[in-house]
Amino acid sequence: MVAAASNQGGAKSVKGEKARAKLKSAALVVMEQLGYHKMRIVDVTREAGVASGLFYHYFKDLKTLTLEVLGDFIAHSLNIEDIERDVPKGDWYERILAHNTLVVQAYAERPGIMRSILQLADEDNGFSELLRANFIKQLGWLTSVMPKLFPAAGFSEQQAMLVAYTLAGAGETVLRDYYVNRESAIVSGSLAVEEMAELITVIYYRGLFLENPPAAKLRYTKKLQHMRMVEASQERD
Amino acid sequence: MVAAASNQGGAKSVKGEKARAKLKSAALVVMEQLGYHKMRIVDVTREAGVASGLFYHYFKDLKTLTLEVLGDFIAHSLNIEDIERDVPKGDWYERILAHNTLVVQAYAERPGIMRSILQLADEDNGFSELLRANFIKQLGWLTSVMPKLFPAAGFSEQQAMLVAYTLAGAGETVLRDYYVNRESAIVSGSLAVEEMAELITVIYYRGLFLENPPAAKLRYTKKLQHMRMVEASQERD
DNA sequence: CTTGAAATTGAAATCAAATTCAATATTATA
DNA sequence: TATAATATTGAATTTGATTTCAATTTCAAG
Repeated sequence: MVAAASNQGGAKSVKGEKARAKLKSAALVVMEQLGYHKMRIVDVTREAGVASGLFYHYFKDLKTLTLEVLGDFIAHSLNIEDIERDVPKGDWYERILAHNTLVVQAYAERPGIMRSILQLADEDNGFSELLRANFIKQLGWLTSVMPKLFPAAGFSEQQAMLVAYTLAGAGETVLRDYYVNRESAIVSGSLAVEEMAELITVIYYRGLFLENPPAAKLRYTKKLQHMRMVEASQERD
Repeated sequence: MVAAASNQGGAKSVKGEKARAKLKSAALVVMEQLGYHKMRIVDVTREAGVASGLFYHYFKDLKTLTLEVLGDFIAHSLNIEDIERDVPKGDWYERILAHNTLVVQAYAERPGIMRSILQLADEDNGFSELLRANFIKQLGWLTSVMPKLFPAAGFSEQQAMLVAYTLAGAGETVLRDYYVNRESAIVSGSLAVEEMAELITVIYYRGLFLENPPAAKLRYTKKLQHMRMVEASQERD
């Protein structure tokens, strides 16, 4: 869904291609450190070890470069299709987990890039639409089966989408505050990627199916199985 | 938690106070339209109908002004305490709903301001911390009762916080994409504030208690009661 | 080795926005 | 009404970055 650019921009020789690529990976480094908003053209050229004027030989402006760099990143790091094929058909838990693992991994490994993605999405409409289209595509498997999965509910495609969107949003906030902002109230010792992914998946699964995932699947979050209203002492009405 | 500013900055007379206030409300108007990042000093002074130089009589820079304006907004529009007192003690559903209604209302009425809040939080650490502190405070009622609510789980305060954080994050994404980005895949006809709040609350409640909210409470989302694994035809393991 | 296309340099020009400030206007008070 | 404090103006300046470009270097092909 994102252009992987092989002979884009101004490069007209092997040397040129290399320089262009060097600028792109320099931008990735700078963005990880500073984020998209604080990044300047000189930061990129300095990191790449070239003169500032060279930038314009290969890119129109910072936004163009960023769009390409982050597009590549998303295509490589958030490509759900690589993972989908390994998931047994009908195993909802594993499927949701696979999706979440991918995202958690990206946040854990490149918090600055994930932050930059959010920054760019806020500022550029095309990129924002691309991201959401990606998100919606990932939700597609769920929204298309939901009407069949819960026939008694009588969901329209639209309604299913809204519910799936809400469920899938859980996680986003905690990921941002855990990995990007390192909020001390939640960053305890440290959580492995698998633990975080499992946590988010369990919450998602409970919201979707009103049931815990199969106990055998859980490695870190067995405690959550005890979260039930029955055990709470609330007065029913 | 946010300064409500009565005699801040340069104002030294009633006239001055008025001019200062005029700049602040002009900033709110501009931010609703353009967002924080695109806002310029001249935009604010033009909207306020004053010369650009006057800005510096009252504020150090745009960020200072914005911090104050958005701080006020949060204090007025997202002040959970006003609502908390009306909620019967022990009625979890109503309590969660009250929290969510507040946020949904803010997004529905001032999408541009909510967007600006996210922008400023990304850029200013102090503001980001303030927001998160607010969020955590709102989660406090839940995290403090969770260990007692689910004694079998044996949650530490820290673990409870992580779970609550994840649950509470559901909603954020859908709200942003519904009200700020108006994503066509989810913006159908139009959803009333109460409907959106109820949807988010139901998902939250299900994730937390593994049970639907009392049916009598639900006005728009009865369909969701039929989302259950039992009705799905999955092979168990 | 020569040649021309492409790459590279970095200083100078440009640009958009922030910031200053001397001049002027307003207002409350004596 | 005079005065002093405060508010207000907007043109001039400063700032911090982007953008251009003439000169130079590199390198592959002949």
